[in-house]
Amino acid sequence: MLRILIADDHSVVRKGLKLILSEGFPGAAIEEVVDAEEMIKKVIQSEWDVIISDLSMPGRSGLEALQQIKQINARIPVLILSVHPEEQYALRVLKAGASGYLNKDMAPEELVNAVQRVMLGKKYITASIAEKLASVFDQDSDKAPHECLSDREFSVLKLLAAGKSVSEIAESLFLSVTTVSTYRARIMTKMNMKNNADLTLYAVENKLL
Amino acid sequence: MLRILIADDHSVVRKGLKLILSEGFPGAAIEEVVDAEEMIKKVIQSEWDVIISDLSMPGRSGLEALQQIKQINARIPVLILSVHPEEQYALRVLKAGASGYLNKDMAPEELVNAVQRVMLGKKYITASIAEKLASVFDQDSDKAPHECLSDREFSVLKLLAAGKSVSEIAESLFLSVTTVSTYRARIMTKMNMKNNADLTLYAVENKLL
DNA sequence: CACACCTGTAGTTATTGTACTACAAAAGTT
DNA sequence: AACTTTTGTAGTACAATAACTACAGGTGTG
Repeated sequence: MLRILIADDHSVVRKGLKLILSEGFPGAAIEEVVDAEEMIKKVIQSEWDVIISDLSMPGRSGLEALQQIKQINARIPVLILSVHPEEQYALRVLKAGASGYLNKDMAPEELVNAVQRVMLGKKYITASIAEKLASVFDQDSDKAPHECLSDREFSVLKLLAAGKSVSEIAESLFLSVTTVSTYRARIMTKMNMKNNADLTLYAVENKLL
Repeated sequence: MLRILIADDHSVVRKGLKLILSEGFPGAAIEEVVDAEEMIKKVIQSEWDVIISDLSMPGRSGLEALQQIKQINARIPVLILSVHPEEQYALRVLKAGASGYLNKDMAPEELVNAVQRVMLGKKYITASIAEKLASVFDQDSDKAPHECLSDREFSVLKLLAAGKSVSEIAESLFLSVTTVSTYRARIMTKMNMKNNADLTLYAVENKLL
């Protein structure tokens, strides 16, 4: 019999998932937990065919929890659910050992589909993530994103993240505005980011500020 | 017969709500819509006893939609649902005419309870919101910088902090670029900040993202 | 009631930033 | 040594944004 574990701190989401899954997999044993702690406990206690977990939960983050689960039993497929658009997290999550990454606004059938796939030991990957993945190969991705920046690029990164404008940076580094702009463009491609806010967020997370 | 309208762009959430409500109100007619546009349409087309709406939906925001609904029929009670902790939004939402504000991680019974209350024409207010409300009378001295922003300014703040460009914001809110730029300027003066990175930092610290 | 201030909206103009391109020097590879 | 990639640098042309200004409708207050 199919055993599915749902982890999400929002009861509404849990109910919704349960409904969708019980329709897609009649007779499955579905259990819910509300945080990462409990999820880990359940994983230790019993066997599961698939785990569906929110990314952002109170306490330990879903990412950490995922890594722990993989240490306990690397064979359990874990589907990560998130409210965030795929771009930022998908790669990180997959690298941490998830079998798939789904946005919460997917269609119900897509969830059922994803669960079926990952239970076969396959990965569930959307088109937009696949694209991201492809780009991983042509870059050195096993080090922190900012470590593949050149010195100049790195210093520009910090200044941009701190809110300096391109022209302010140009002035303080005695460079042409366009040069700084070029560094910025290279930073963006290398780090796979779109705008300065991404850089700021990144800098905060990685304590570069 | 009880007629309930659910508006949320996440299908999982809709399913969850529907399940909870149909258990709490057997025999109720529950309909779902996925965005503000449709919600407005439904409100014009037919009569509802209560509307449960997400705050953040694609296109028009839940707040605007709420105001429109109130214009069409001020007597329909609207319960606003959000993933954000109450503090940030509750006041704003209540001022815009909502009958209650619920976080998505509430207990199912709480939802049923809230629906019952608002259908009686009462407001549904949690303890923590009540506290906020009370403190409004006290003094407006210790309010967070962002609380003196207008609704429009606030939504622009969030988008800017999330890295959206002025023109993207203009497009998504159906405003002129210059208008958004004006809001940005006002945000900067009101909050005493210099650039978008400051906003991002602020948003991260205050968990607005 | 009048007058001030806040909010939502936008145009014009001046400033700033971006894309694309380029190229030489350094570093790394075969 | 020859070749490829990365790095540091910048110009030109075009795109986006900020500053300043304006104004109508709403809210508040003496």
